[in-house]
Amino acid sequence: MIIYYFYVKLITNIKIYKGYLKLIPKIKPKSERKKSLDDYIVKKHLKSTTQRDIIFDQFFNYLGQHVTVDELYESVKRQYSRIGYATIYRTLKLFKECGLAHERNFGDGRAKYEPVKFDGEHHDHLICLGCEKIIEFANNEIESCSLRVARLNKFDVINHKLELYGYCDSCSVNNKRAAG
Amino acid sequence: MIIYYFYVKLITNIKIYKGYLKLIPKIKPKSERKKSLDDYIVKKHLKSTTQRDIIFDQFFNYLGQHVTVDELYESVKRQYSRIGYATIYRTLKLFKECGLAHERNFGDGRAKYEPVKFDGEHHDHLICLGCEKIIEFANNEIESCSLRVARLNKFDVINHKLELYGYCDSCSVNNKRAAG
DNA sequence: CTTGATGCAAAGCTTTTGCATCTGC
DNA sequence: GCAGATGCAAAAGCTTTGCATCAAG
Repeated sequence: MIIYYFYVKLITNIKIYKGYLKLIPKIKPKSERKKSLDDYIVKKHLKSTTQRDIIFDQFFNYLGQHVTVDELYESVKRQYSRIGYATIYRTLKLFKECGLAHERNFGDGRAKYEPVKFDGEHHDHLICLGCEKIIEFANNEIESCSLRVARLNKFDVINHKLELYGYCDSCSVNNKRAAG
Repeated sequence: MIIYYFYVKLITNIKIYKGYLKLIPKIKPKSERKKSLDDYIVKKHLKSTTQRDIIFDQFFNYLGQHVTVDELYESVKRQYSRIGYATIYRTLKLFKECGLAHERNFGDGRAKYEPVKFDGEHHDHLICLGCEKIIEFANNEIESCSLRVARLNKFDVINHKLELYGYCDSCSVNNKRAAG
């Protein structure tokens, strides 16, 4: 039992949820992400380059959760000044293809990219209209409602997105102050 | 009681839902929509023009639920050949401002516009990745879950969007045939 | 030495804007 | 006649692409 517990701890986190043990997959370590990319590069007969390594490093190790192309470009430029936008775009496309990154669009016309935390991960977003802060959340109940609605419509759901737009704690306090 | 029933019928539809009477606001009739627009035009010291009338008519009376700017442009052009894209964009912006239309973006880079059915209406979308069909739905449970999540994060939600991407009945049948 | 990757500039797309002209009111 | 509306073309902003050159395997 204890040995099993430690084995499970290796690949997941354990949480008590409504009296049940819930297994939450562990976030991919850096090395595993790099391996995914390298494997994909070999499999598809692509090439490993300095630029790709630097973009990888900046995207997965130094930048935050929701990054614009501009932010990544500026960040990479500090390490490798000859970098071009096209390479950033092409490399992000590569990350998407091998399942390491997701592209998001929150309606301001510029795509945001986020590292995928573990295989098959899904989460949704709270987006602050004041300070543009983005909070991630996951909610099983919403997922199952959605699937039920889909079934009623004979729809085969591949993925979904739920975005809640509003004001975060500090922004709504400021709003009320400004209004009152 | 009967008089009350008829009064309620005037402004809503009545449906039995889990044993309760449920009041569903009536879809705005054409005339009321036109009045909203005209009132807004007067209030804001704007002007009523032929172009606006034709765009209004095409958008609310002849086209479907999810229309691109291109579709609306082509449709209006048949009635008024000198129309320009700028006028379409500016008029749709006007419709949004007076709460008559919503802008949607389902990720293909072109906005889609839909008439608002009644004041404060909200619905979500099932989007078929095969035939691009869009199905609307509303689900109270999802709404309340969302609000609960928001409250947990001390978020003041202004609006939300939920989009389920997948394959509709006929497209998923075709997919399975193609795959098998 | 072959094939893929890169950087640059140009092009693509959707949407917005500046401006001369037109038209409600 | 004045303020707002229109049409056109140009610009803006993000993303993709063509092409000569570079570099990995």
